Amino acid sequence: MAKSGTKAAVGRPESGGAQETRDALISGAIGALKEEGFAGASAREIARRAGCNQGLVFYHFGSVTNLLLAALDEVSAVRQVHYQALVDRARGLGELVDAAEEVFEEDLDAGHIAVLAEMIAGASATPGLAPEVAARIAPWRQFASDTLGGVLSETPLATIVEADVAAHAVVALYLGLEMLAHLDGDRTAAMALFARARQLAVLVQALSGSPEGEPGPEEKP
Amino acid sequence: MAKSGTKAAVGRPESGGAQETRDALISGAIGALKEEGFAGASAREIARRAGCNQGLVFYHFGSVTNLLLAALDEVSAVRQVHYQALVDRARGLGELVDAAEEVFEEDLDAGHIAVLAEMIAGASATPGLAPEVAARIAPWRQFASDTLGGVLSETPLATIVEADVAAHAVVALYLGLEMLAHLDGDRTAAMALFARARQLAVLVQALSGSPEGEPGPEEKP
DNA sequence: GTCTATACTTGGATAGAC
DNA sequence: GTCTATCCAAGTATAGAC
Repeated sequence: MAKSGTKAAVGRPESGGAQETRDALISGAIGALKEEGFAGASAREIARRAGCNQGLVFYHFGSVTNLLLAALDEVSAVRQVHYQALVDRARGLGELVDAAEEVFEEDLDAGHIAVLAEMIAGASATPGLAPEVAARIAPWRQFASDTLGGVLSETPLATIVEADVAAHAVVALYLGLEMLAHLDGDRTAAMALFARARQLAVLVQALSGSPEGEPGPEEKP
Repeated sequence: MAKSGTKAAVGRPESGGAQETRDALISGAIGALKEEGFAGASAREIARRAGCNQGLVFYHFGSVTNLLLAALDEVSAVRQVHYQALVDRARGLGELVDAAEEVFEEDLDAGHIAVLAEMIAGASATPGLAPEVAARIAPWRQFASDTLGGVLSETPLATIVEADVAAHAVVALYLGLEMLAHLDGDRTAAMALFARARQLAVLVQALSGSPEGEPGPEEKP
């Protein structure tokens, strides 16, 4: 894009490449947050990755901060759809851990959690950013709470751990695992943890008397 | 300090106020990382908090990055001592959770974990910083692993979860909890989690047949 | 050892040409 | 809608006065 032609390129409607530029900037912002961190996600760095001019950041988004928030929105939307599909397939705690492991690796590769972590860490630096980031994380926490609530109800754990408390822990753990994996460029420790979590999930399911994969009581066939 | 006097103040040895300036800069760096984040922890901001001139950052530490690493060293040293004392007092999993909760609140107030989180997040922005930060976190992971290893050996969990895997999870969780608490300026969710963790710890201890507070088998009286 | 002053660089943001 | 040019603020780092 960008320096493609003097006028609108062939095969492109008169709407212009505005939407494509916006998308490229958002992708650039995600890449910059992932690889350069919040401090390195400048308008110039993002525009360089998007292959366009630095001024377009401000034309399309008004400020760098707004662009970063748009990037967070994009990541949230993509993840929400992806997570829902995976969770819908999972039956029982064990399969849920499997789904979490699968999506965790994808998120790590795509830098999705890195975007989240950098935005949270960077929220301290920019006044007014913290509530904006918090509002965009709220749906994730809700999703985790709903999912865990459904699965925990099949196990004896439901009597001692509320779903929202467990969800908070899961989100925090997810964040922390990403940061550590990102820091030392090595995800084996996180993967070992998922392996053990799966064993524990199976153990809990055995204690609850419900064999893995069997639909729970609240399932409507 | 800083503009105290033209020469060495009374009661101070001929060493001058160099060490005090260094300490003030390190304290300023910790405060800046905690309240302004990595992106906001500039030489000027740190010097302002230390009450001295910006140039002293470079005189004493060579670069802002080096000062931030020194701040991380300071935090690590303080925590290590503090943690060890608390853990030495704790007997069994339940008391260990109590100690963790106690120290977590203190760390939150002092910004100790915030320093860690911001340095990890900021490591992406500065080339070569990541391994330095990782090296400084290694002792903490080792400490967590040793502590958990000692306590887990008294429970049936030891057969399915290795100490270093559990330690990795604990460090990650600790990090994530701090970031979320810092983000929305509210630690109640984290505190609720500690409350539940304590109940789970008691449950596990009951299953292991060792009543809480009783010295384990490996204890030498 | 500390402070002031300053060179240099980078980044946010805007104006105007195309 | 995009690009070039530019202004201004902030940051790193150094030199030299005190």
